[in-house]
Amino acid sequence: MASLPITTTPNPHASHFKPRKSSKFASTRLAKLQEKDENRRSLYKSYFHHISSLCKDGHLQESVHLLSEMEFEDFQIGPEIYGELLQGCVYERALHTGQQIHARILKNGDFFAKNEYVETKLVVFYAKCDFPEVAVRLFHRLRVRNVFSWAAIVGLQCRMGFSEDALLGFIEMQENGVFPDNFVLPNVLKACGSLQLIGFGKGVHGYVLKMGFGACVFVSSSLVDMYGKCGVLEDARKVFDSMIEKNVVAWNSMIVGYVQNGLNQEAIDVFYDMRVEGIEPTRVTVASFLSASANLDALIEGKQGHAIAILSSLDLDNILGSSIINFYSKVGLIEDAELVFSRMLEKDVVTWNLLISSYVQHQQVGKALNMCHLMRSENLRFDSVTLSSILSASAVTSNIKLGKEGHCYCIRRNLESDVVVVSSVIDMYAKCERIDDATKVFNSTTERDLVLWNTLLAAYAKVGLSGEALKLFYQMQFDSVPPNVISWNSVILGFLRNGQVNEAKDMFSQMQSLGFQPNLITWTTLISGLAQSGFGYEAILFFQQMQEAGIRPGIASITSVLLACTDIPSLWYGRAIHGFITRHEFCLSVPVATSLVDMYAKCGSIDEAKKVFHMMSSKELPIYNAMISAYALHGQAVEALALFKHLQKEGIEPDSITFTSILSACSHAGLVNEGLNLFADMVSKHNMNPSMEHYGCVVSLISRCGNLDEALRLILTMPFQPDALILGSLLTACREHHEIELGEYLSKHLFKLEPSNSGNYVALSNAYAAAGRWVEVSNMRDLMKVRGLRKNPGCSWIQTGGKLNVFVAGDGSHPKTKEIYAMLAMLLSEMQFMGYVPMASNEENLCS
DNA sequence: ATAGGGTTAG
Repeated sequence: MASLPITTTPNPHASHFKPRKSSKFASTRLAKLQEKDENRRSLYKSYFHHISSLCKDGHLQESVHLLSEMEFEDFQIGPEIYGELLQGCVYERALHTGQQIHARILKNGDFFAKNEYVETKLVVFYAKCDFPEVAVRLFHRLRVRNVFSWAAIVGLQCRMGFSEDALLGFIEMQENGVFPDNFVLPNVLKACGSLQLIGFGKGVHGYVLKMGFGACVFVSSSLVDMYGKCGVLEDARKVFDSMIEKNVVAWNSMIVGYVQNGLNQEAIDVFYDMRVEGIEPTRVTVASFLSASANLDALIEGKQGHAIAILSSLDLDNILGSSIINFYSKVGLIEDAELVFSRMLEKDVVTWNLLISSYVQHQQVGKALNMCHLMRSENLRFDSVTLSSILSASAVTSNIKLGKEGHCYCIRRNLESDVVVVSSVIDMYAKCERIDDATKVFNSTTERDLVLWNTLLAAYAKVGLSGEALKLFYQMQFDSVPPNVISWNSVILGFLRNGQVNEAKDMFSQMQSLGFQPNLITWTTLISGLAQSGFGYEAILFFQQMQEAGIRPGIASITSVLLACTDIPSLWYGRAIHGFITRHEFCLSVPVATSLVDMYAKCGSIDEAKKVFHMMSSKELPIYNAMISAYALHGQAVEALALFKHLQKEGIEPDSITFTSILSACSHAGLVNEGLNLFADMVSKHNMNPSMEHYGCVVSLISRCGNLDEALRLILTMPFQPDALILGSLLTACREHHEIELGEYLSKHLFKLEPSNSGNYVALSNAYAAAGRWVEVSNMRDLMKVRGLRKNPGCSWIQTGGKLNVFVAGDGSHPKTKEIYAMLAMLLSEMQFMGYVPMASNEENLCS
C-alpha cells in the first residue's frame, strides 16, 4: 500500500560530506573512508531489510531492538526505517511502541519530524490506533496533505462514528486537489450508509465509475453495503450482479443488506446461490443467515446454518454464538439456546440479554431473573436491553414491585433516555393497571417515537379510555409521527372496549379509505369486540369479510367468532365454523377445541360438545374446564362432578376456573351440600382464595334454595365489595322468591353500579311482574328507554318478556293478558325494525 | 469493505 519513494541515500548527512584535501595521503585516507562508508552503507541497508521483514512478520519488539542497536552504533536513521517501524506498529495496533518511536523521531530533530513521509506515517499510525486527538492535531500541522493522510483521517472519522466529518473530509480533499482513491472510498460509502444519505452515495457511485474504481472489490462491496444500508436493495443488487469478481465480503454485504431490510427470504436465496458457487462462508455469512432464519421462524434453515458453522469449524465468537442463540430462542427451542450458551467461552452482555429476553418471552420469568443474578455475579452490568426485558417480565406478571425497582434502576443508570426502555416502563405501568403512572412517564419524555406513542395508546385502549386514545391519536399526528396499523388497531379496540361499536366501525372504514390495510389483528379485534358486545351476527359477517379480504384467520379470530356464535346463539353458524376449521386444516389446538366445546354447549348441543371433547387425545385443563362448564350449563351436575373427579385422577390440579364451573354446576342443579363441600375443599385442600365469581356461585346456590338471608350474609362477610353480578344473582333469586323489598333495595345499588346493564332492569321488572305490579314493569321499561339502553336479540327484555308471558299470563287468566301480548308483539316489531333477525325462541315465546 | 440483543395492537 503506502509505497512512497524511499530516499535513495541511506544516510542524509552523507551527501553533505565533501573532501577538503586532495593530497595523495589524503586521497588514500579518503579511499579508506569511502570504503568504510561503503561498509556502513551496506550495513545500514541490511539493518533496514532486517527491520522491515521483522515488522512485516509481526516481530515488533525485535525490530525496535535493532533500532536501538543502530542508534548505539551511531547510525543516522533515515525516514524509511521509522516508516517501516511505524507501519509495524499499525499492523499490531501497538500504540505504546509507536509513541516511543515518535519520541525518537522528535529527538532526532526537525529534519526527520518535518519529513513528509514520516509525518504522514505518524498521522496514519495515530489514526489507525484510534487516537483521534493526536492524529487530528498532526494532520492539521501537515504542510503537505497527501492521499494517504487524508485516507487515514477520513477512515478514523468513519470508525469513530463521525460520518458527517468523514464526508466533509471527502469534499475537502477534493477541493485541495487530492483525488480520493480506493482506500478512501469504502469509508466514504460507509459514512453515506450510516447517515442514509442515498443522494450523496449515488454521487460517490458516479465518481467511482468515472475514476474507474468499479473493478475494485473493496469499493464495489462498499457500494453494495451502502445501498443496502439506505434501503435501496434494487441498486445494491445491480452493483452486486455487475461485479465480475465477488469475494466473500461482497456476498456477505448482499445478504446483510437483505436481512437488515426485512427481506429475509431473499437473503436466504443469496446464501444458497453462494453455496452453489462454492464460496466458503465466514462467521458474518452464517450469523446473517441465522438472523434471516430466525426472522422467518425457518427451523430447517437455521439448523442448517448451525451445522454449517460447525462443519466449517468457524469459531464460536460472541457474534456468531449470539446469532445461534437468537435463532433457537426465536423458534422456541430454548434448551438448544441454553446448550449453545453453555458452550460459549466468552459471554458478553448481548449473549446474556438474549437468553434473558428469551425466558421472558416464553413466560419463564423466574429463570430470567435468575439469569440476571448470575450475570451480575459475572461482573457484567445491566444495560438498556437487560432492563427492557426485566420491565417486560414485570409487565407480563403484573409485578409492580419488580417493575418499580426496574424503573428506579433506569433512573439511577440514566437508561430512561432510551426510547425503548421508556416504552417498556410505560407498558409495565399500564399492565400493572397504573395508567396514571404510565401517563406521567409518557409526559416526562421529550423524544417520542411511534412505538412510544403506540404503547400509551394501547394502554388507554385496553381499559376503554377511547376519548383519551383518540386524543393521543390526533396528538401524535400533530407531532408529525404518522400512525401505523397498530395505532389504528388500538383506537378501534378503545372504542370497542367502551361499547362504542359504531365509532369502532367508523374508524375501521376510515383507516381503509386512508389506505391502511387492516391486518389479522384488526379483524380479530373487531370480531372479538363485536362478539363481546353482543353483536354476534355482525362479528360473523366480519369473519366472512376477512376471508374475502384474503386474510387467513388465526386462533384468536376463530375463538372470537365461536364466541359470536354463542352470543346469538346459533348452532347453525357454530357448525359452519366448525366445518371451516376442519376444511382449512387448522389443527384442533387446545384453545380452539375449548371454544368449540363452549360454543356447542351454549348453542344447546351438549352431544357435539362431548364429541369435540373426546376427539382431543391429550387433554389439558382448559378443555376440562370447558366441558365441566358445559355440563353445568345443561344441568348435568352429575356428569360435571364425575369429570371433575376424573380430572383429579389424571393428576391435573384444578384451577380457579374449574371451581367456578363445578360450583356453577352445583348451583344450577341445586346441589347445595356438594356445592358447599367443594367451596370448603377449594379453600382448605387447594389453598385457593375464592374469587368474587366463586362467591357468586355459592350465593346463587343458597339463594335459589330460598335462603336469601344466608346469601345476603355471605355477601356481607366476603372480602370484596359485592359487584353487580353477585347482587344481580341475588336479585334474580328475589324475583323467584317474590322478595320484592330486598329486590328493590338491591336494584338501587345495581343501578348505581351498572346503570347500563339492562339485565338488572329486566330482573327487577320480572320481580315486579311476578307480583303483578305492572305499573312498575312499564316504568322500568321507560327508565331503560330514558337511559338509552340498547336492545338487541341478546337483550333479556325480549327473552324475559317471553318468560314473563309464560309465567304470568300463560293460562290466559291474568286480567292483563292482552296488554302483555301487545307489549311483546311491539317489542318484536321494534326488534325487527332495528334490523335484528328474531330468534326462534322470541317467536315461540310470543305464540305461547 | 461485511456481523449479534430489547419496546407497541387481538
